[in-house]
Amino acid sequence: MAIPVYTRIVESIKEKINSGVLKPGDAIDSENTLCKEFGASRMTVRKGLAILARDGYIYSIPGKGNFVKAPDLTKYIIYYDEMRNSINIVDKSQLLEVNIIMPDDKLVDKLQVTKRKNLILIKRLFFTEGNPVAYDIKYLIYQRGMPILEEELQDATFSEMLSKTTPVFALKKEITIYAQMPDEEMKYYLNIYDELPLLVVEQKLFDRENKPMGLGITYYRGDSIKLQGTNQERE
Amino acid sequence: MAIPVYTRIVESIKEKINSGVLKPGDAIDSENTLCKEFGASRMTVRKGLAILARDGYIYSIPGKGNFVKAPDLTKYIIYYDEMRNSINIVDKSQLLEVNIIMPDDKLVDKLQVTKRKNLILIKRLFFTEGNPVAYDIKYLIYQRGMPILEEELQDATFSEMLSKTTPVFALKKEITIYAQMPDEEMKYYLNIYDELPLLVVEQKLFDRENKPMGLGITYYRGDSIKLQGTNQERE
DNA sequence: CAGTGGTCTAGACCACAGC
DNA sequence: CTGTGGTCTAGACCACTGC
Repeated sequence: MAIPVYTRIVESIKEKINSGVLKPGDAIDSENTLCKEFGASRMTVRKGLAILARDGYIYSIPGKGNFVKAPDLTKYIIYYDEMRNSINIVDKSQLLEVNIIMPDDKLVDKLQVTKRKNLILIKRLFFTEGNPVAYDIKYLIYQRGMPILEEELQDATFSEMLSKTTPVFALKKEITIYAQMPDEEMKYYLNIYDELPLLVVEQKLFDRENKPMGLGITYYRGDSIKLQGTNQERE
Repeated sequence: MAIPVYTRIVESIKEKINSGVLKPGDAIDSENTLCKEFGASRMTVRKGLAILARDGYIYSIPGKGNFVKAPDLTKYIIYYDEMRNSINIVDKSQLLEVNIIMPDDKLVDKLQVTKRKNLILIKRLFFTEGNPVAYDIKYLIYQRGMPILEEELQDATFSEMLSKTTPVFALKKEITIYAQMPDEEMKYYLNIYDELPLLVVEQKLFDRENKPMGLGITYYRGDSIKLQGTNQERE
């Protein structure tokens, strides 16, 4: 039983799809037919089909059958962390400012809070081998138990700051990526003397009720970051 | 049977994880215990656990048990297509050049081909409401059946160009995102007169044997693109 | 109506953990 | 050795589809 029956079923159907014998929209053999083909029980056949469905190869219509799915050619998975990207690792982090502020109009809009709600502002500078590579700003909506100690904040990623107070599973996260020219403050902090753009990555985190918990904006020197992704899961 | 038993099992365990009763590393009740708790058969319990595993909530160690998994806080899913992004949709595309070329050193390296292999070069300009928003270059390793008709190339996305000759499921894709200043050619094509950076998106596609099939580089005006992603699947 | 997929059961044997 | 998860069976009933 080195190779389970359902794996053989999965491989057999995957091969038909990858080689083009079965095209998107085509029907798969019915479950009963597959039972006979592979000499397996229906539950075993269904386990194989469940795996194919999970991997995006097929979908089923009750009462009709299982069909080959057109893959989503636009889907990519990227693993992003402020401190690590494919050409750079942050090895030092400097806390520039920690403060309690009132949100301006832009923040009121982005974080869906009232103007009177207090926010924690955290400004940091990231370094690699002694050179500044990114300027990082976080706005956190204050909650009890939130870390406000400098030692805790200095080297934490956005998720780490918030996972202290919220069960991590409850988080919904959004990321936005764009390019921008640095203003004078950025140029100063990031040692930019000539024409060099910034790659900006915004992260927004939400709680279980889908209310924003915080906003993080990281401004990278254009020559210090490349984000990478693939259509495949890691591992 | 409006709500299947396995769904109740899934919701029950999810709730324990999201509320913090169960933390990463904690053991779940054993399958036999869950059978008794929910008055269900083992196959039904296992179906629930399979769903939790698929969604990244738990993992299992044979002979030991099922355990709560620490979620991957760095994982994001982005849906990218040269023609569409969250602030812009390309409504017109102009073919600048289609040619057969020999790869230079950079392309030999990126596409892992020999210097003597012919490549198809496609240069296009993307427009939104009459204004140029992106400059797009594709390098395809020639294969029989590949589209070389202008009508076919003008409005096709990278995946569409290649899916004509390769079963789409076989594709592995990589994406790389970075910021860059425009050179004179880019400034000319994209109507850039002042300091405006480019957001560059490179796509590389691979065949079933993991050999590169093509490289696409899209240079967007910095004010015409934002890429967005979340930690959640679409739909 | 017959055929399809969706749910579910009550068993079984196996390999592996840990005592 | 007992308990765990991993695989598998041979049935069952249901809701839905299409003729």
